[in-house]
Amino acid sequence: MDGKPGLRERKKQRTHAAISDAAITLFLEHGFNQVSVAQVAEAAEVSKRTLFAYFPTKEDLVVHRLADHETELARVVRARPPGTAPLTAVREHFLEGLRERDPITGLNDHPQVRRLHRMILDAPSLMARMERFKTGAERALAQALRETADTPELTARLAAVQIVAVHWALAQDNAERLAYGEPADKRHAGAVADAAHAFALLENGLRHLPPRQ
Amino acid sequence: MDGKPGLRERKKQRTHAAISDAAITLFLEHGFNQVSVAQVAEAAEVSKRTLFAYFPTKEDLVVHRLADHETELARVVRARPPGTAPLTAVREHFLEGLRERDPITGLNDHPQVRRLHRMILDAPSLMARMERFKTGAERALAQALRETADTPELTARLAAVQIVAVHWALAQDNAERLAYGEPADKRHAGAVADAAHAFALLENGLRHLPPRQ
DNA sequence: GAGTAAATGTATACCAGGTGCAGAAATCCT
DNA sequence: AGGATTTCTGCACCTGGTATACATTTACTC
Repeated sequence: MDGKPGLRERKKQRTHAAISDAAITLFLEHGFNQVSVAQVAEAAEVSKRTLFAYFPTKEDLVVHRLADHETELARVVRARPPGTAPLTAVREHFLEGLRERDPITGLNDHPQVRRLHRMILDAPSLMARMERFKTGAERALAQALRETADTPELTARLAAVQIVAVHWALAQDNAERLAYGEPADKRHAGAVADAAHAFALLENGLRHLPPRQ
Repeated sequence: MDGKPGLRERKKQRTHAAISDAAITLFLEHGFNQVSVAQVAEAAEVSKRTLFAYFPTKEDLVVHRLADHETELARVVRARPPGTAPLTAVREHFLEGLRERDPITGLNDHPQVRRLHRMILDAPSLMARMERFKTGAERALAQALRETADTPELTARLAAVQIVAVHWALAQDNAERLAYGEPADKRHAGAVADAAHAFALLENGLRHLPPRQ
């Protein structure tokens, strides 16, 4: 079908990859804030202007790799088998991610991934970018809920923000622990237990939070 | 006790206020992105360097006014009367905020406030700053829950992110509706109903989300 | 009240991220 | 091969933010 992307298209893809690779390499080696976009452009043998034609901001040089995951929860909810509740689908998907050490769960300890996570955790501008990411995930998930669970607008939005917030909190907790040394295999059991607890809380609500005595 | 703040202190406060006022005035008139910090400094009759001594970033010129609210939910939870569940305290506080048209609920339609909200909603960098704000609110609330509800670390964090996310979603929804014209009095009933629904969802959990049929 | 230490403010120059523009170079199409 | 179109580049420029080195003001002490 796409056997002929055309030279122009192929070259664009190669340039895109070259810039991204140069950026990641330099950032991992010297730190995100220590490397300027001019240096990245030079390393990728491209002008600064061209770099910004491919990546709108410096942060995107890092975050574009996660772009697919922005709609991941929405896709999971849409693809759930008949009879399955949205939350069940999300929970199972997350547990599977933990098993497979999917980086999105924070439970991948390959050195590259660990350094990448540490880099993001340490750079405020990258964390800010991740928040925008969360916002996109909320919107996509809300729409999926509306369309596949016959849920009113407000309920869908509220459920979406809760699910995304919890999902992110779990992943971030894992990533933080692994970023500074804890091995994934050692963390796995705890991560599963935490996820089970978190999704139970999400399902059953906060009404059991202890009152002031 | 503090009858003598000292000349230096008073002058600092006046400078702080002068810069903030100049900034808000210019931003509301011409838009956040259309006004440079240099212009703000000039209007406040202060050097650029001094401006940055008072406000670390351009965004802080706007957002510093909300700084107190960052720990508001935490304070509400701490101050709840004995026998009250944390969520109840937060809900009652929010409903009271709606009644009083507290800008933090998004339900204040004074022209100044409305334009301010619209400005924030429209400027991505300001929204990003608000997200950081949310993160701070989450941390503070989690700590309050841990300390006053004898809640384990993880539960406190998860409850906090859910509560803050829902609280923010409600406020933002109100602000968006008012920003472009809907009067607060007209929106009030709907806002109350939405809040009731949202807190019920938070209390009872998402387990009733419809499965795929 | 004069003099001095500490705190604040200023001017200037600078850096980095990001954009606008005019023209060169590569690609595509016939 | 050659013109139309897209992409890349170099350059100048703007803005947010910081470093340095110096001037000014306030507070404190005698």
